[in-house]
Amino acid sequence: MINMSIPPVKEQLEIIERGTIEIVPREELVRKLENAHKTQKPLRVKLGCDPTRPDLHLGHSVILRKMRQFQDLGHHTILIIGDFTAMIGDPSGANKTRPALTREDVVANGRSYFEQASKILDPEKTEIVYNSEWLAPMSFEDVIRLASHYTVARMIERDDFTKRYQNSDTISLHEFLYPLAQGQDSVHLKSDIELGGIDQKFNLLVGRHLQKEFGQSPQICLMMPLLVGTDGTQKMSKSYDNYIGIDEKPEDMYGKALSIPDELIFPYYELVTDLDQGRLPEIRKRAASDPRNTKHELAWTITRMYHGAEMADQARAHFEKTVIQKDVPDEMPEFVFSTDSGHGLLDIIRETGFVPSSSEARRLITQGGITLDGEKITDPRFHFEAGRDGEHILKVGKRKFGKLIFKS
RNA sequence: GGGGAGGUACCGAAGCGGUCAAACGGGGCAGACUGUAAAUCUGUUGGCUACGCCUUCACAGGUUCGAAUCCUGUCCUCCCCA
Repeated sequence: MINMSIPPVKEQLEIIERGTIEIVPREELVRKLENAHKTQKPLRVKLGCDPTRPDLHLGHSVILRKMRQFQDLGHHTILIIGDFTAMIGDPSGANKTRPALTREDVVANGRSYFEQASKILDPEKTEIVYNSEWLAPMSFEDVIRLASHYTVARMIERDDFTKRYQNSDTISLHEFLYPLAQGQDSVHLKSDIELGGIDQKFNLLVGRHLQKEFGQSPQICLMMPLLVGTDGTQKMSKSYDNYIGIDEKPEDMYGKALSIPDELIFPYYELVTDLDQGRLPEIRKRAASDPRNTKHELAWTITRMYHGAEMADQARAHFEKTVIQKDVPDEMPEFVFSTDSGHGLLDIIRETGFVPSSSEARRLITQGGITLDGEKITDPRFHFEAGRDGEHILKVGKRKFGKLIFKS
């Protein structure tokens, strides 16, 4: 809003290239940006999203933030909800056949995705489209035509196809249609730039290829690195349980951010925070010389971006208290029990929902993972007698707390 | 269309008539330790009304005192040939 005009190339590139891993081809991007500045005609920037997984985490934020930067530079951004592809299943990686989503699910997920993405994107400047709009009406003939523009040899060049093929894993024929469908999106939208993770490179290139086939100016493929998850080894993903969700509670966000290995401090600053570009070199140095404080600041910054400064302060205080001082947090969920009858500790733990089964609760007790008012309970048969009112602090594992309230 | 191999817990992978709730590795969880929810070490890892009981080894039947292990059928996957 402050600056509606598209700035000169140099200024644009500086922002666009922050954190990018690859731009194919860069010279063409420069040309497009130059032209956009000259004519003040915004470029069409496309990003596809998968509505089967509506929970966004910092990994997604890397690309969404890139999209946001294009918005701030005055370009036109299009978020594609991949509802059509979602209703059939998922193409890459996962070998699980996902249950076909219903129309309602997809629409609901798409909405939820946009809602979360709006924490990063400027919703006013985001055009939302559903790819079923143009993919669903395609006839079998249209699909055959489309498929004729690509070869099997090139298709199995795709990294995960190659690997799965070598591993003798199943590859369903229809999976070959996904890159084509995604490419068709680019053709339909006449995109100038498509954003994606580096794992999307193949698919983005297919879009570029198809646009050429259809006589369009081919899109620039701009790839971001995959954000490594909190485990420090694999890409951030819900299925590896190494993610930090953008909807997560401030305390969890803070704690999880703090658990990343030191080597990730800088990449996180670069890719997921809004820290001023100019300060990055300084951060890189500090991450090495003073990892502890730099990481705390990172955790604070991330929390602040999604919950505001006040909550970030609270999250920090919470962490200091519970993890460093091993104290009890100020706030915790409360569970009320009637004293009309006695209660076995096992049942109580299970009823808090902190563990999935009473076997698990029993295990925790046996292993010393259960604390009541600061004292370890190791007897699985421990129980609260009837008729005694009172409050107790229950600690389950490392960081789950609950206040047990007994009253008649 | 023909021939061969195979489907085991969260994942990978042993087991091939009882001693199997099922070796081993990874992951998860917990304990100790720590600037950290990292690293490391140790323990643990189907469920329950819990020293016993119940349900699991693709699915459905069958043989047997007894099956993940043998037989029959079904579904699915991979490899070779056409």
